Amino acid sequence: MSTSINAPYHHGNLRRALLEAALIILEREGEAGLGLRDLARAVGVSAAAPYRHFDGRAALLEALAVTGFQRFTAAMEAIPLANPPDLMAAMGKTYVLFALDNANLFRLMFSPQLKRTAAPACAWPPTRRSKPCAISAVATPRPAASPRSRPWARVHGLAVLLLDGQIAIRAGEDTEALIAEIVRTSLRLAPAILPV
Amino acid sequence: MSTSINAPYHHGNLRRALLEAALIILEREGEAGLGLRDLARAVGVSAAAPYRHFDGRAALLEALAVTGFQRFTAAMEAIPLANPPDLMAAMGKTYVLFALDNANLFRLMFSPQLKRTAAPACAWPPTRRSKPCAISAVATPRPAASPRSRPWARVHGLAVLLLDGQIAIRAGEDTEALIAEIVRTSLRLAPAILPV
DNA sequence: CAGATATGTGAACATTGATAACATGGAGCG
DNA sequence: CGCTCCATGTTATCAATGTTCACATATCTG
Repeated sequence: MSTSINAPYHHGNLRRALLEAALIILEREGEAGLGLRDLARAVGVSAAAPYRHFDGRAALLEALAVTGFQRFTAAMEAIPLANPPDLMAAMGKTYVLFALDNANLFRLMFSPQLKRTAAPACAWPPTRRSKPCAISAVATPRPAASPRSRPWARVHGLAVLLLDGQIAIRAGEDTEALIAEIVRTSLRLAPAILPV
Repeated sequence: MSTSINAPYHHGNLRRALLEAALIILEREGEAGLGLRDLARAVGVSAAAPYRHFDGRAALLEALAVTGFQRFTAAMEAIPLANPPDLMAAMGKTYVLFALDNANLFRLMFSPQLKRTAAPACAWPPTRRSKPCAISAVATPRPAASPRSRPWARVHGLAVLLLDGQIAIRAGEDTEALIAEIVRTSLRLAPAILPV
């Protein structure tokens, strides 16, 4: 367990601690409620300390977004392989659940206020890189024109609709099953998935 | 032209002036770049003046959102009546174009940071109230379950996808025609529109 | 062990949202 | 007309925030 929690440095691995605390605050208070001083206070460190690890608030937010994309990718990679239709459904479900479980982070990941200097770290759209049949790009060319890109666009739209409350989930409902069904319905309307 | 620009009050109709200036700043600088002091300065008034008209920054943002919904509704009402399929397509196109033309305002309208005390003023989903055959609610019950609500959910998702850059529009392209086509394609997949 | 470098601290500064006390000008009434 | 009252706007002020700078301390390298 001596992987990363230990203190290789002076006060501990601050950068990681900051990011973790920031993720919690972000999810609880929203992006506007994430202040650098609060953050420093939460980690038990001086107000100027974060500046040793991030160029400023904007850079901190960008690092958070990168973290988000990493976790997002990890969640995708964790999906067991399957034949394309099932895989697609599973990825869609994972996509939407990730958005719901990390609402503010997800919003941040696609926020226009990001300068995206670390663009390559923000890997989108999702892929299963181990699978040559994986679904590929959507954002780069003009995705609307590419039939095999539409499913992701649709799933993303679905996620945002849920986040925006345009598709409400009644309390006490089986969220996961409901999501799965919505995704399935949504994808059924999509054109067939083309192997790359 | 003496409709509303004139000065019925002391310094002029400040509330309206503030809202108009705020809309411009919001579109140019984004929500984060909209400061009360900048705003006051832009209108040529003291920094404390806006507080006579809005309870604070949050209230100002909420008022902006309400304004957005009003303009949105107005845009919808301006659509000439037609038979349901054509009407639907026209409303979808208007919906998406509104989102693109007022990107930051649109984002604000659906932002989770709004307390929505003025909920009734935030009229969504869009309706053509003069038409009994109009399309009705989506958000209130559980829209995913209601077949006739899905088109709006889909159009909203489309708008957000465009805003988030997941569906890119190449520069110098006929935006309007492209949007119309995307909306048409998207709606064609939707279940038939049911008259209310 | 010594110096260089990375990391954290404390004190500052400008700016912001917000509030309170004061000023002003028009509306309404005698 | 003249007076008061109230909505509106101003100035002064405060606490909090992002940011920077000079300084301190721990870690690493030679």
